[in-house]
Amino acid sequence: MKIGYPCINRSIPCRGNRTFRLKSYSEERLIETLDYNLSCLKRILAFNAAHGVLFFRITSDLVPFASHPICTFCWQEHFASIFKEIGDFIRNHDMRISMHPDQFIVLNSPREEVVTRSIPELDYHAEVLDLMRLDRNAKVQLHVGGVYGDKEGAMERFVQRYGLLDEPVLRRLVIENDDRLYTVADCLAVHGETGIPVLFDNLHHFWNPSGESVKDAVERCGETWTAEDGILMVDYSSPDPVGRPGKHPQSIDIDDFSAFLALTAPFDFDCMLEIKDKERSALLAIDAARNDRRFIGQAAGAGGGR
DNA sequence: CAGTGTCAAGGTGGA
DNA sequence: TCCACCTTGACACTG
Repeated sequence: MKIGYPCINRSIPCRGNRTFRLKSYSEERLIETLDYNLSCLKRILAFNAAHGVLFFRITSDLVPFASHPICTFCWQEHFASIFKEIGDFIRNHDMRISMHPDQFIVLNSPREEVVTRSIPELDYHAEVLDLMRLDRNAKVQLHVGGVYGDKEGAMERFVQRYGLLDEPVLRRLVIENDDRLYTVADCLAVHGETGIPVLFDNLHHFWNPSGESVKDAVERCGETWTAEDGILMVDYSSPDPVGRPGKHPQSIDIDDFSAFLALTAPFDFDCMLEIKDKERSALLAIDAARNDRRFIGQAAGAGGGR
């Protein structure tokens, strides 16, 4: 098991997701920003290596406007060696990487223009991971999409559009159960039609259940991942004791996390903590998991204490 | 320089 | 049909 956190490290005085307004777009601005974001990503990964954090989600904002028509600059070529260097670092430390396009990326929308915008954005995500030369266990996670008053039809549309995606995206795309519309059971059905792996989100499963116990859900989602895909990825979040249901908590509830590990103990998976204080909770969780799980990846590793 | 309105992009559900 | 909400920060304009 590898444990990680998404996108931002609050212990480091930089952000890998700096952006700017479309109105102020210029090639110079893009180069400057991407240069900054990549150097920050390097710092975050170095922090992770030093602290035994072996799972990380790279922000979708790494390359501002990457899939927007305004962006004609070949950043792929310009920054190729830096991407490769980062990829080498990731592989040398046996890290796992994910990315998560945001809510605007919808494959099953009935609006054609939404789909034609979404596909280049998926291409961009796959491209980042390809430029790093990561193998296909580095994933791009997506929700199934909207329902539009006809879930069955909407799922069929997802299946159909999935079949039209280019190979670099197909190698990496996985679907995740969401908190309102598509349950684990729905995602497994889509898997049945497409073979796409299903990423399990525990909190979404809590708010939008389909009958499986957590243990069964983890097992069944885990079975959708092939050896090449790597082991199951899980998004874990504790219920927020203060905020509204579904909101991400400020910090991890270690008792809840330990209970989750106990429930799912027979299965190995990599665990992304969707919690506001990011790396801080990840470090706490890694400590807890070392006690609870003998096979945790970090135990062998890259030296938190050395 | 502080305060604040707004930001490429979608979908849902309530009024 | 319109608007708040999701979730969040931070860009960049205003005074």
